[in-house]
Amino acid sequence: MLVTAALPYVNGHIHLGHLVEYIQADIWVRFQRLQGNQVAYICADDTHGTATMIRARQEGRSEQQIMAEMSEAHQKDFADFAVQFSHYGSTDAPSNKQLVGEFWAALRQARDDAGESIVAERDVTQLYDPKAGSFLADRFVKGTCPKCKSPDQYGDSCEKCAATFSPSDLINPVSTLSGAKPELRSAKHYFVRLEPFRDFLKAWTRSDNTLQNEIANWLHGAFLNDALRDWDVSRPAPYFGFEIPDAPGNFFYVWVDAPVGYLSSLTDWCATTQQDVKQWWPKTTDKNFGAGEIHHFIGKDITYFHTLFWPAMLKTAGYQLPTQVHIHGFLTVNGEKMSKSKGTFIRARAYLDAGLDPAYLRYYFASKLNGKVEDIDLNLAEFVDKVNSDIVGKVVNLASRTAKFVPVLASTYPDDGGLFNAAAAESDAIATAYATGDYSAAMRRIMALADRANEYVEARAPWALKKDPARLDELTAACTVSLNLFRQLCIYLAPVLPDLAQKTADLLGGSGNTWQDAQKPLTGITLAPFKHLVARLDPAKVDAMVAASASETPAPASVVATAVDDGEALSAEPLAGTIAFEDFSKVDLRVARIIAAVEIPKAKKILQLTVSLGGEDRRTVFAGIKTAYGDPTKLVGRLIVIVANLAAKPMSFGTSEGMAIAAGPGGQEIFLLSPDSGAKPGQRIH
RNA sequence: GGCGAUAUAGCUCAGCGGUUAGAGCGGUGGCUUCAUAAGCCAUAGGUCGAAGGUUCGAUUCCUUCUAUCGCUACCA
Repeated sequence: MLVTAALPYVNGHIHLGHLVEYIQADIWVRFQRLQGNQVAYICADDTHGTATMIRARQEGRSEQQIMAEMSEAHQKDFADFAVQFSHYGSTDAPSNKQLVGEFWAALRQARDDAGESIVAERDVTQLYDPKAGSFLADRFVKGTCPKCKSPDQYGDSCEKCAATFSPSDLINPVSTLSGAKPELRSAKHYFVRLEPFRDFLKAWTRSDNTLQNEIANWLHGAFLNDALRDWDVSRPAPYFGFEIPDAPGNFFYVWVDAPVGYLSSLTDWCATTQQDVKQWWPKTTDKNFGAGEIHHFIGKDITYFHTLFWPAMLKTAGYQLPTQVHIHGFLTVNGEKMSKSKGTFIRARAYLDAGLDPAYLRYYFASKLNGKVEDIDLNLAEFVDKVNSDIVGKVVNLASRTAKFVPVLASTYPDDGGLFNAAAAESDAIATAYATGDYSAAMRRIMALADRANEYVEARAPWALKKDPARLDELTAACTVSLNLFRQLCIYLAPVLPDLAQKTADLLGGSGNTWQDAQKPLTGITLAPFKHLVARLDPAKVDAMVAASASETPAPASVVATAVDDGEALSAEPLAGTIAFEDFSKVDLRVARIIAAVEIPKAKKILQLTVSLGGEDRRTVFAGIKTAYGDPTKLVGRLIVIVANLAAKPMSFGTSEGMAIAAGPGGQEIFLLSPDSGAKPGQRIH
């Protein structure tokens, strides 16, 4: 059984969002192995594409250096989260180049029912950056919207008026790579015609369990209903990737060689371990075709590649198709998209550096994942509560509260009122939950067992038995039962918490390495000295992690993208007449700190601010900024600039004792002025 | 604008065409003190987003609406 996780892109570090997938797949792999299945867990770095090329240029070093550095960082992050790949390769590997060539040759030879070639050639006109010497994807061009004249819009559509257009329609287009003015150039591209595969894909996407229903429905509604468009698989030079063998100067688009990376990484692993790759991923002509299973774990954003293009490629080249594609949603933090400024864009390394145990995150994700394509939320407060309550308070506590009472387990398993057998009987239900990806159901069942075990300990009160030497047998029995119940839980949790399972095996001297071990209690075992198994989660560490993530200075996104200023704002509001300095000096502008910001229910645009000018000087200011600052609590604490000597103005909500200074036309676009850090409330602006 | 999804107790989520809708956490009140301030018992708290429809009966199925989240905008 072969399992892959999506290939992380070489350009960025692993963050908690990535880990949802790698941990999810790792849990599944570990579960399958506990069940006795042989599993290869394969991953690799996705290396090619324009982004890598540009980064290498900007940093003045080779793509190879970047790839080496990032691969090492990625692998270390994964290893530290107990994500254990059989092999971690690279899409830039020679084996991948060879395989991509093989796939390409197959596509070149393939013919549809009408005898037409699957590969088509067409000229594509694109904007070209003469300074950077590169064709520009739509997102690398910015300019003014031809319809509504909004500045700073991307080359494909306008975020303001929602018009869609071609990058060449932009007014004053600018390359975000170099700032140069792009020109139109035409180049030949190669396309894979997908329409001939449509009937095949319609059937395959509906075949049993291959895809979650919601995904299959969506594909059928969104894509497979109409003729499939041709897929542009080539990019003209310069491009970082593999050159197309029979078309010099043209390179394979990154999404051609990325999925092939699954196969090439597997191939490399088989080479180093002296296995036959066909055992894992056979072709139709191999004897064991269809004998093993192939599972891809991916995020919903790359569904098309794995459910349309990739199956078409595999079919054409004669490889076994994926048994199942497991598609998951995205991670939000505290209910919102991960945000760098809020510190919720958390890198895997930042989590570890804060001193947090990977087991916490593995358990939390497991308790949330349910096999659907829904997004899952990492609520940091809940994270702390859940981990401490479930793992430490319920599960590990069972061992903590009984392991020190007895040196040796009873030689025969005592009567426990059927508890152990009841928990053993849960085995299948829990296994089914794991197998179907519904880890949250598995966790719920396991925690319910932990509750019952704690009730048992409470009822037997071993701490009371301990005081009476005559009741030693009872004490031993009670501890034997509770430690066995604990061990069962650890076996059930082993896919999620491999480290705890190992420590428990050490403590109890048992094997505990297969799922079946949960069916049979341990007896007569001499206990190893008890050590804490999992540390309590300290919320301060979570706070530290968020603070550290927030203070990370984001890398400058692009050289000139945001520096393209036009004259729209100025012409919309022409300059006022010239004033004398005396006139200006009448206006007393002061730095003020917002100490409270309150919504006024009746007001659509007004927020009530209480600002401090330092000392005791507090003022109430009504500011028309609600449309842009919807969450007033976020304003509290920040410094702004106010007109401090403006005559008080009575309003229907109260009297405004100053005016907050802000720029922008209104609506969403209101920008409060802030002094640079170091300014103090009360200071005058000169 | 298009597409997908979600909307059930304060929070995170189960559940299901049919007797009084559940769990964990949190709250409250007890108990316990073995344990990493852990555990046990009890208890409060929901007109299952809104409006229609199907049905003997809907939180559960259908339609519409609203809100939220995510993706996407014609090289997916």
